[in-house]
Amino acid sequence: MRLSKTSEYALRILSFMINSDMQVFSARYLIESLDVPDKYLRRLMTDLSKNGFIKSMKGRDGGYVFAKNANKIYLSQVIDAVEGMDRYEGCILGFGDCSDNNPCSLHENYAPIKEQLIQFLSQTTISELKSNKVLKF
Amino acid sequence: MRLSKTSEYALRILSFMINSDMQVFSARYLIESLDVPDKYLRRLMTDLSKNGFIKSMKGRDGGYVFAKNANKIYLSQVIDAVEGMDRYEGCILGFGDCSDNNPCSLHENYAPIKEQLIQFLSQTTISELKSNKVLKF
DNA sequence: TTAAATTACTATACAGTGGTGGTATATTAA
DNA sequence: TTAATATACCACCACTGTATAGTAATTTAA
Repeated sequence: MRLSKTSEYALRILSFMINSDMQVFSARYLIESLDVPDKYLRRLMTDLSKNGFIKSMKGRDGGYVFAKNANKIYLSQVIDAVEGMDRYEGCILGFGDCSDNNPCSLHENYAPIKEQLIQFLSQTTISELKSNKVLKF
Repeated sequence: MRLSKTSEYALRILSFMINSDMQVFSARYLIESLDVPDKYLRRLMTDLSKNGFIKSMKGRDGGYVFAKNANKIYLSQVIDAVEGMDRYEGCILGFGDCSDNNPCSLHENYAPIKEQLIQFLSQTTISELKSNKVLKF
């Protein structure tokens, strides 16, 4: 499974920020450091700041900073903000009413895997992505 | 996570077929039984038969039958045929060179979950979707 | 042989995601 | 006050997945 490009970018950016010593990140700097298209990154940053993950500062010497402690930002929140968590939480076959009591034909086998995925995304924070082993963001 | 609509439809159709006593299924009958758009189902059936999962029989009283034993058809094969398994096997952040030795920032936590998902899809067959508990396909 | 029932093929339309261009607006150093 | 450096906003384009329409080709019952 793969996240949407937008979620990829969002997590890549936030992961990059938490792994840097800098405080303020200009769009230009992020674009040069990460492989994210110019205007797409800018739009995404606006989106992330509207969702309260980062703060933007206009004008000369402006840029973006975390709006709150990164250990309060969960991966699922970021994904939910930019593409929605629905597609990860729902039935693998897309049934709206699939449940333990009314399962689709894959439910029994897939439910525990989905559970782990949801746990992972909803319990891991951006600050946990800080690592000296990781070279890509 | 959710499969593509096309994969959903494909698995839904094959699951329906294996859970029925009938041998031959006309497109018309499948369309009426399952919530899959007419022309889309027809094209998908052609695709599934070209991939050797089912056989089509033209003409009056024609329709589709399994081309081989359903216990030889793995979910991953069906998904691979209609949308490709790549997006489930690759890095969750989309890095082409992400591995245990060169991990992205989510790799360590996500790798075991992905492993389980792949195992599930590549070891489960259509015939294992036969169940008297399941009411939806 | 003909009509009915069926699948196969091709072209097109639509919607969502990803990506680009141009302009407006805000801030600050000089 | 002005020029430089930022972000914000709006409109548009391209590609892909999903869905639809129309026509051709095949088989069989009568």
